Amino acid sequence: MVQEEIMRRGPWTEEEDVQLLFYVKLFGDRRWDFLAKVSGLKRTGKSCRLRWVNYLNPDLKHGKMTPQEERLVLELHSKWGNRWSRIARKIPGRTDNEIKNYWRTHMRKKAQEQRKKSSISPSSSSSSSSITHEKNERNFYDTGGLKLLQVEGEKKSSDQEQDGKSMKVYSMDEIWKDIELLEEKEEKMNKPIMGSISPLWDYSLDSLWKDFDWSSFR
DNA sequence: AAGACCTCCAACCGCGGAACG
DNA sequence: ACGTTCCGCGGTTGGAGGTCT
Repeated sequence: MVQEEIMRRGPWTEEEDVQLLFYVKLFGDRRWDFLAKVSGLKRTGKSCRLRWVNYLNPDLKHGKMTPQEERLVLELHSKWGNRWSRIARKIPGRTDNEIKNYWRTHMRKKAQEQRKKSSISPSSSSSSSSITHEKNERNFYDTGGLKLLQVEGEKKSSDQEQDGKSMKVYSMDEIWKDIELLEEKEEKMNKPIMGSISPLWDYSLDSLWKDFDWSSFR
């Protein structure tokens, strides 16, 4: 199409954010191509959706992952593999992108640690561990493939077997309890749920949140 | 102090599937 | 039934900021 050559890319400006928020409020968070057009933003619908889903959506937490969330990510990843959106749905306020990023850096660290360990104690590299060589870093990161096949369809028994083998730390119940407790605590302390967020929110957008009637969505 | 290296995260890309006409 | 459009997902990239040497 003719428009493509003038489409903006790269980081979003404050003005664009405000504009997008306004039009999402107006038309809802669907029909992104339409939204992109009517808003006058020189962005693709895809880009608008991404910005909304990963940053502007008021339901998002923007702070660091809590230890409870980290544990939950580990737990769910051991179940489902790289099904980020699925995992994200179980962790309120977190996006698939965020979890994916977290996992990537987290597992890279682990892979490095493992590599160090294995180079210190070269115990005839017990074949199945896919961690020892540089090339295998991806394999380590990209876990879950096999498990995923097994788990597809929510087979509880095999899940538990797998978890027990690999990294069983906390039961899901414990994790959920932890999260609930934490949230309760936060509420009591009157801490904002959206912990540390960009200064951008402090002014222009802040007033938008207040003025917007989010309940009108859906 | 400054350059190299690392970490984190926002954003993009390509693809597959669902929805629609 | 089929082609087109839209949406959502997973993988990847690039840059900013922090840390190390």
